[in-house]
Amino acid sequence: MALVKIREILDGNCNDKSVSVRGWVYRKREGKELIFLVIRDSTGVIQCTVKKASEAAWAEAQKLTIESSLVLDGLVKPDKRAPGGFEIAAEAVSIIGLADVFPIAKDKSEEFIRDMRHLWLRSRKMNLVMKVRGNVMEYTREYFKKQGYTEVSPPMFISAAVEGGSTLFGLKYFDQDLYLTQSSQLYLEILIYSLEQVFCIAPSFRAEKSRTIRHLTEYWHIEGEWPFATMDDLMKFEEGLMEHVCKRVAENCQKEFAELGADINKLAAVKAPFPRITYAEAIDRLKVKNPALNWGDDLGYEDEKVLAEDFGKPFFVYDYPTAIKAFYCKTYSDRPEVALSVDMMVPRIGEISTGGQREEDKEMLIKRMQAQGLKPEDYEWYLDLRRYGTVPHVGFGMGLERLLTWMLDLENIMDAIPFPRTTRRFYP
RNA sequence: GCCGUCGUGGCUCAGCCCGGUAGAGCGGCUGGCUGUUAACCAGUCGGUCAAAGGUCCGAAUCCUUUCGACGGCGCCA
Repeated sequence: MALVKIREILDGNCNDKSVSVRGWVYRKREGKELIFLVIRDSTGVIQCTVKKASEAAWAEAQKLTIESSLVLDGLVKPDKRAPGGFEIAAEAVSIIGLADVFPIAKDKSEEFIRDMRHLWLRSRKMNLVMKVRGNVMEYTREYFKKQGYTEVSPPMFISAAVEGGSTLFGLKYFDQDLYLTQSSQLYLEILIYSLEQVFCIAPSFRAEKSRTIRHLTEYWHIEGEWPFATMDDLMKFEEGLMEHVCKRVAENCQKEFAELGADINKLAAVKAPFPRITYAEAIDRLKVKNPALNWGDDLGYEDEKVLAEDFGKPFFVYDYPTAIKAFYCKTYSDRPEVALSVDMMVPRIGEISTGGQREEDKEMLIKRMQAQGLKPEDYEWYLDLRRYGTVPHVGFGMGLERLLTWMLDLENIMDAIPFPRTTRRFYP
């Protein structure tokens, strides 16, 4: 009796064989002479039949409730009547853990399944989304590593703000006040002086009271940083990363996309180079519909959406006004009002990544800090990077959950992470 | 922070506009039946209508406040 994963049966590799599956009861339909059990494991679901004639198995199957765990032995046959096309005729059923009445049933609201997240993660939908998520993380690492980047581990506890400071979560660290990081960028900047090309996939925390389908207070941030590079290198890297991840997902996640009803062709169509427009061009385009918009205004979500619908695929907007960008953004020497920064946008979600060239000149950096009301003395270690062998360098950060929300066309970013944290939700 | 929508058995909802003894489906339980596809049929259990206050002879329904959830803006990835 071979122990198999349900996927092996569904792939047609177990026909006319006696197998053993371990899993949980997904559905149960009970009759006088026949019980249908649909069993799930991490790899899929399979229908099993229990006949009254096999008395021991019948007695056990009668006791089973939805989500009870069990081991089931039986003979695999292809069967057109079974969902999935294969079926196990059960010979033995052994209950491992008999479940109480499962609270999640056919009728459920978003609110309810979010309160029941610890149980809802067993659903087909969450199972499939989490598999795609795992693959996207893997393919991201694959691309960085192929390009010679070293994965590094930045800290989550930090002692000073990375950008403004208003959106940082503060916390008590013994007797001191610390913060949770909102980006690992500054720490990656430290590491490039040792490792040159570095990246991380790490949590970032934002205390923004945003109430939208694309915001989390804790999200996973794909960040890269490297020296001796230009804006063109940066955009080429980012579009290369997107193309690689989309291609690999399109190759290996077909079953997941099909069952989720997501359009995998959208990913196959992601090819570098991506369209690039400057911020000034974006303003010109948007002015047609929104005459109130002027150079210097930040692009709102609605504006990004209008642009994104025009392109219908990922694209870049670059050369933003310095005034709306962070202190570390490098500016053009002949146009200090313009920063060497770039955002990647996708339809429906808007920004999924932000990056740019960092200011490598110490005096320029101090001026930018002062202009934004930041105290240079709070950033001594950051200024040291410009004192000891400064180099031109670039970097970017991409929101993993925003990427997934776009890829899978999820209704809400909360479904792109197993345990979403938002302004109002942090349970379980 | 501002704005909007919602809150009725375990779950999903109707009832609210126009006040007059709280309804259905699912789930549970009991029984029946069926190669079923989140089956079907019959019966049954189950609700201080989010909370507090007000108006009224009478409030799930009208008014006020609070709480919670969701979404939009701003901000961001």
